[in-house]
Amino acid sequence: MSEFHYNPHISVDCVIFGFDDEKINILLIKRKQERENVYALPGDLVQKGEDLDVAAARVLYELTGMENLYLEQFKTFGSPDRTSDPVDVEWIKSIREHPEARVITVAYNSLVKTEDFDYRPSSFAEEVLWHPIEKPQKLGFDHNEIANTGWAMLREKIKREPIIAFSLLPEKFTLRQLQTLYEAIVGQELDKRNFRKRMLRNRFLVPMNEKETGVSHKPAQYYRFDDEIYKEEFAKDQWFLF
Amino acid sequence: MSEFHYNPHISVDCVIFGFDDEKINILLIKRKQERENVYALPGDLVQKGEDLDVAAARVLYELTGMENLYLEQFKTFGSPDRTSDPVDVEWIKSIREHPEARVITVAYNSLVKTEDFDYRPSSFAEEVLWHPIEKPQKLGFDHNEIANTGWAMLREKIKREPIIAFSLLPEKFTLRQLQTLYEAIVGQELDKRNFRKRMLRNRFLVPMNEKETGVSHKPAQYYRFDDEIYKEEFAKDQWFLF
DNA sequence: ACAAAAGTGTTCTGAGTACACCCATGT
DNA sequence: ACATGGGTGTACTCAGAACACTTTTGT
Repeated sequence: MSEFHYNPHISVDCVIFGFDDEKINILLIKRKQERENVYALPGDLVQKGEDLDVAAARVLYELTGMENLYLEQFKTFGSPDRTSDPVDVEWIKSIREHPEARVITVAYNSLVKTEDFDYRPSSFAEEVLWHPIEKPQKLGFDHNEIANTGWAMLREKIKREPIIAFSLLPEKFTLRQLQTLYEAIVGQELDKRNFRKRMLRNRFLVPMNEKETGVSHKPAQYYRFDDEIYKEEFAKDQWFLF
Repeated sequence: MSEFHYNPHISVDCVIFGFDDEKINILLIKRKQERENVYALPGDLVQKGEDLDVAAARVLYELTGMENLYLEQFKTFGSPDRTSDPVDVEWIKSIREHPEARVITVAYNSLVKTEDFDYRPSSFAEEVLWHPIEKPQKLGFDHNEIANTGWAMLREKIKREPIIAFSLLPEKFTLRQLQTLYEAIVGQELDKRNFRKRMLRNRFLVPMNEKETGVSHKPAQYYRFDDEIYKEEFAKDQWFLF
């Protein structure tokens, strides 16, 4: 575990939200530590010469095998004492050569399907798990603050860019699936008729020649998400300066 | 100019927009460099043990004497080659002990009145100036990217939090002044009647018992911004997790 | 009297919200 | 036949957008 290739001052942390067709979960790691179980966000030091975005993708790939997912940087946390809790110091000492170094961390978030992951416990994580966001969970370092901020940012963003939601659904999906997803994100129930009316205004939501089968009720229409039409519609508000 | 107290890997850059009662300008520094004039954003390395927000405030204070202004962190830039342009390398060598170090920079933005600043050229800036944002200007490093991102973020934000705008006006102001400000920010003219209708819905905008004097036309009503009422109205959408 | 900016109201359109019943299928 | 979730329409309210004339002051 040489740290020769690492920059000991800069890390990335990933706040990954996973939708399991019902609710939203957050990806956590459980640390290998004797005293007590400590949970934290997946993260690692950035390697020398490694771009920040690349580092975030690497951390996630190492832990879960997932590639090509859209990670958005949302904030950098650099309080000088953010890694000084005794429990955290013990942990850092066990894995790093420069435990005393001040580390600022660049935080990324993303929203994915839980089913696309396979867990890969690694050198720095005894266990990787999905934790439902409704259930409070104390995290190490300042990771509660980071997670909360990441969740707030993601929800703000999804209001403006609904496309994020569609990546969580299968190729073909019903409006009920879409609505369940939205309800999980906004945290409240929505009116069925109004939801459909609003969604079907979007031209990028196109009905397929196919319906549900094998259900003991009226089968639902399948829809697909049209990437091209979406891009046309949202290519508008772009701004440049200089 | 000892760098003993600096962390050579982390810097802050400030994208400060200034309103001069007519248009929006960006605060730039002109570097002391023989060959050509090079413009850049004000920024500096972070000191050891210094919080990021504090560092940004310090940079700005040293350059302009301005204190207590609201700086918002908006993005961190960490491309490994962001400081490798030859012109920039020459500049870095002239002021730093570790010119080869990779530096990631945490960018902050803010919006202020130009008149509240006094310029203070310092060790690392020959000149400090307000540059109108409509006029393109090439900047050093990746500062064009940073400035553009900062401007886009600020405009997004002001849609959601109009309070930012009011800090740019005097204690008492007319609706025409407010409208001019909004027009400068959104970059287009607005309809007078609609603008007034929308603004006057806001309870935090309260008319004073005072009018303009000495103008050769119908004198305008003065308004003031009520902080308390504003807080009440916007204390609503708060979200917590964990 | 005139110039110059302040101030004011109506109409139209489109989005959000509340709300209740019939339809197609499997068992 | 019945249980289950899919699918549909109307009425109300509120916000945004377009648009032209009168009022108050200084000169």
